[in-house]
Amino acid sequence: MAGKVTSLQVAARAGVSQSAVSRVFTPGASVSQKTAEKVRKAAEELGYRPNVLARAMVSGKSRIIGLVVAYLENYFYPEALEKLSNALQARGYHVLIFMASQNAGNLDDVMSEILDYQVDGIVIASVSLSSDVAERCQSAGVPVVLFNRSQDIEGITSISSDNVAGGRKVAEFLMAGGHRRIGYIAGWEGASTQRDREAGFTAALHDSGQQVFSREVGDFDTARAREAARAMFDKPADRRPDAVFVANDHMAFAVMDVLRFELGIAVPGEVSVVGYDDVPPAAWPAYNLTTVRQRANLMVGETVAALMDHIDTPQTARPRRVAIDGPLILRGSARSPIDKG
Amino acid sequence: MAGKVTSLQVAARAGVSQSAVSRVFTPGASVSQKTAEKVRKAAEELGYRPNVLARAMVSGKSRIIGLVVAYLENYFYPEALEKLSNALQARGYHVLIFMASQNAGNLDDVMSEILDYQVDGIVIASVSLSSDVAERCQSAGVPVVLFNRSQDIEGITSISSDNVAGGRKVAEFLMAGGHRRIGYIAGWEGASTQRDREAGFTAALHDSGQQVFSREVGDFDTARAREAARAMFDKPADRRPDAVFVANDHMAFAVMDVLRFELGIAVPGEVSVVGYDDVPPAAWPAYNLTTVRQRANLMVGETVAALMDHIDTPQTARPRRVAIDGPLILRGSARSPIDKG
DNA sequence: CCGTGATTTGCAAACGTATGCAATTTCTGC
DNA sequence: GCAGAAATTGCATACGTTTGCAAATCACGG
Repeated sequence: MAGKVTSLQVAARAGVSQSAVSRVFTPGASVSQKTAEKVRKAAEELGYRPNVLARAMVSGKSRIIGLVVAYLENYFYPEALEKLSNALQARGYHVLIFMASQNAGNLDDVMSEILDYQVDGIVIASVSLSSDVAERCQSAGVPVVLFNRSQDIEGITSISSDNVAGGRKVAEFLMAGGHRRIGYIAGWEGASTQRDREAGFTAALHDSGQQVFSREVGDFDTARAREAARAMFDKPADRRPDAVFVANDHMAFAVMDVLRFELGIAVPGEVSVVGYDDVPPAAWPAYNLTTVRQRANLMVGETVAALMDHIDTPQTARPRRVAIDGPLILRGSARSPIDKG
Repeated sequence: MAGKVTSLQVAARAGVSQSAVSRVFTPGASVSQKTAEKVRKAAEELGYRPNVLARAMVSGKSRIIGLVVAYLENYFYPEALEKLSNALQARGYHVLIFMASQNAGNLDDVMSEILDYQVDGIVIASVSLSSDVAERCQSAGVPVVLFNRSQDIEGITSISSDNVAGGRKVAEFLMAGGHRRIGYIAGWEGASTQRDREAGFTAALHDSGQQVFSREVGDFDTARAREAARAMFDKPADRRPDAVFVANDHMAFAVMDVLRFELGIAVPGEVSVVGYDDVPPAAWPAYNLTTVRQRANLMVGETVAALMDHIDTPQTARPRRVAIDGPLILRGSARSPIDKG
């Protein structure tokens, strides 16, 4: 009933020592049936629950995972966040959120704040990491997982989709559809997702003797993507692309809107558009966007598995670099090989 | 450099007592310039940062705010979450996320888990609260803010938009547009947002001698909203509504897609659609949805203000019930009064 | 009924910080 | 240079838990 019930009060009421109470609430500790029952009863009556923070202090494990995320405007992230939080919750962990803007200066402060909370692990979504920050976490013994970014830092686990393969698939699909002038609208150039998607895309084009017809940068931002679309498509039909790969869905929606509603260009009639992520709105009929699926479930699963591995058995855990393959989801925003003729 | 640097080590290196170190990192404590400098220098060299958890234990303030959220699929919530986290971060607090599914049984467990973390406050978004859970928080001395839900529980602060007024605005706008058969697609009926929006809407209709032409329930869910749209509109033109108010944007997109792409009904040519929330996709040209704006910035501002009030001055803080008015944003999904004729 | 080993229990020392109190130092005005 | 006030400092305790260790209890076969 009272504001703060401690194990000491429970112990007094149950007529046992405080240690006994602690052991009852510590799985795998040595307690007899009888005392366990007495303690549980007393705890129930007083409304006692162990103080996680006090437990964290002495055990060194806070059961908190820090999550750094740059922006939730790209709807891939809310989805991932929801799944991640649920998966961790099921294992008794919880997510402490830290917002970081793109610029890296901020990230240092944010990482310091995270470590202040004695988190058991850190997930960094959509943000790149300087190697000295990574090192600081290493030395603090806190495992770090890069989510949706890969990076060549010694000993850092990263989980992403196979962006190179995804980019290839898009190029092959568009070429198979008979497109001859294929454009690319890039994301923020500091991002590995952007880099890898483009690399796979252009490599596949080259393999078939083609090259990118035109390229603009949209920085993963709606407004910039619109400008990029105007710059790329506000020209006569024979001097603009007949297909465009946009580095993520979030920009692809903006590009489609510019094509259809500003420039009066039919999608997919005159221009095919392909995105990346397969966020929920991609399936909405108004866009019906052909796109490469990022398998959020699998990515989250790998992330959680990596974290648990490092937390539970730090001595044997090895850093992983996982790239999960995702299928190209054929919808209606791009002419497909069968309607090619 | 080492894994864990404590105030004791800093004290040793700076040649002062541990208390002195503590005071240097406690704003408003009594320390001389000289020792402050010595301590800061030593702390810098050792990479010392105070342990938030240890601090929380003795001070009783964890600087953690628990956030309960049901689902992030409605894009109003990611936006609110981002703003909330940023606002709290600026004040030295951080957000610990807890996912709760709709059913209330789960919520009890979740609330218990939250309290285990000794949070300084709790924000409950989009979930209703049983009064005994509320009472438990009260007795634990943890302030609770209901975000986007209002509820008549003694002493609980709630922040929402003025859903009744918003519902009225929609009705008045549609009637002014010359619509004669106005339908309503409801959200989940357990939600106060749903109840209030519908109440304002039907009240305004009644005031003008009209009533709801037809009503379906979409439960704030995409799939259900689609079914509702089919049930309401798959009929001859004179037996279906000429306008529909959908209880939130997330459902409104689904409804528009069914109308346009399944039933071949022009929006706004044959049917006007109005939503609620003004989430980002509402402004995307493909939907261009006329909708009532929820002013997320103001709502978050009030939420943070209420929390800080209760945390900093619990003795004078009074529970508030705030309803923030939001404008009807006129876009292209509904015929407006001027094109009435 | 006793001895032995296994199980259960309590004691006490941590974990890293904040803070009341008393002792010490520094400052102020004369 | 000195008394007194003000500021600073260190000591020691507390926060609520876990956990190693030793004491106590238990089960059980002889």
